[in-house]
Amino acid sequence: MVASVTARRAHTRQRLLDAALDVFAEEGFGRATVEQVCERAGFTRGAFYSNFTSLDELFLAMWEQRSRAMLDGVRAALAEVSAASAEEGLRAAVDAIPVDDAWYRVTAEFTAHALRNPPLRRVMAAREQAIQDTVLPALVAALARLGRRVTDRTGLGHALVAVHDGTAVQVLLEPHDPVVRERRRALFTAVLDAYSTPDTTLAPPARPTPRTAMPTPAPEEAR
Amino acid sequence: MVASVTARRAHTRQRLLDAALDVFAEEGFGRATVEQVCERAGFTRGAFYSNFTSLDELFLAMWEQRSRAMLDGVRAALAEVSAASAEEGLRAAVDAIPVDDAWYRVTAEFTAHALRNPPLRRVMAAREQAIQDTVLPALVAALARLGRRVTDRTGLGHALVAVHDGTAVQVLLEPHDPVVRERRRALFTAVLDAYSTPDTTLAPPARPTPRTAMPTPAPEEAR
DNA sequence: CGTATTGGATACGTTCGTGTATCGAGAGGG
DNA sequence: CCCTCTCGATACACGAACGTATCCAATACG
Repeated sequence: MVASVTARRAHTRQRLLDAALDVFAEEGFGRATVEQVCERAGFTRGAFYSNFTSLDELFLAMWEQRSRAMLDGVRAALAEVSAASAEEGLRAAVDAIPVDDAWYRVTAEFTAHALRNPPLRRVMAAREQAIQDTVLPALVAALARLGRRVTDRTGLGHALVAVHDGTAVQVLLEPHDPVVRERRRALFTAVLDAYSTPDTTLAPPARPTPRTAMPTPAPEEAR
Repeated sequence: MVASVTARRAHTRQRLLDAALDVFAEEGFGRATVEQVCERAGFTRGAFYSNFTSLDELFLAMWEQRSRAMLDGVRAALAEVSAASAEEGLRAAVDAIPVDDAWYRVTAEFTAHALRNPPLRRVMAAREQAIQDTVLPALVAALARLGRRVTDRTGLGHALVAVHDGTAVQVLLEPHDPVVRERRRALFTAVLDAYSTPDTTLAPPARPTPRTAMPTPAPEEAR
């Protein structure tokens, strides 16, 4: 038995899902076509209509799968942030959040699309919630290990999402400029500072005082 | 003379530009069609092809026009921020940045599109620069009137753009939830705090110390 | 070993948007 | 008052993408 028939089906389904990300990223949400996805996956439209009923359905399935995978990755990375050095730790935490070109495009356009489709808004809201529920605890724990206690959890959660989204564009628009990436990091740490306080009770010696954010335009390592 | 022939032309051109914003916002960047724009503007495709050569050209013209207008508005609003009260002043400054549904969708999709079109990246970069050049000075001046001196101008500029973009989505996804709007304001003031220091030399009595950002989850007026 | 079923390919007709080519009306100029 | 030119409308031909209906092959099953 080379491949169970149902197993084969699962494979083609997954290949279609993978192709979808590429095509949607390249062509844009509105211009992507069924044929392009099929061609990229190495199938014909017959295979597509046998597995999905519409492009929207395929897109949504792909988006949720990738979204889940990404959140899992971030959570796992945060779990490994250790208190070796607070600076280092924070940097690692920030870098744990991936800035992916294709994924950003897809998400941005999907968000815009969700704004006009009430049912899709629920999906977006659910993801917001998933972030709050899964990565925020990991982040709070990581910060605790670095000797900081967060004051406003939900505030911090939404702030970080906003900062990530906002700075991701800037990084992607200027992918080769390290200054932009450093600014992103600086903003992240500034926000983390603003929404947390040094925990004096059982803290490692790191970060004795609430720092005054960045010195001035500093391409070099902040602080 | 009812209308000079060239004046009439200018009018139809503008009507097409106006229609473009609505249609692109409603249908999405990739799905918007020439016919839809023309119908919305009350013309036929003949009028369109007489004024523009492609949808992309129309879109770009519209985007630059609206972009300019929006920046002018923000700059003007910031110029009117007075030191009556620092709190009030900051609130007014933040509220001066409009969160517009249609405009956000258009910009988000355009940004995603620009990421795959190098020539369009220049346009985005030019806008970034325009923001830095026109609204940042106004903001710095407004903050000075509130007794604060900014430490890292370009850092602040990019941080604010990122925060605006990131929080705008959240507000638009939950348009009727005042908590979300308040969180946006809180993040803005936190960032303004982080990137500026109280100017002790000639300051109005406002904001004696660098405030410690928000108290805790606070739906009510922060501070 | 033969038959039923399932997964994917092929073929087809239709709809929709595009761009160009042509036409008509009304304003500007002498 | 007539001629001309500009602007926008109308007509047309083409291509692209869609969704369905049908077909072929290979697997599951008795």
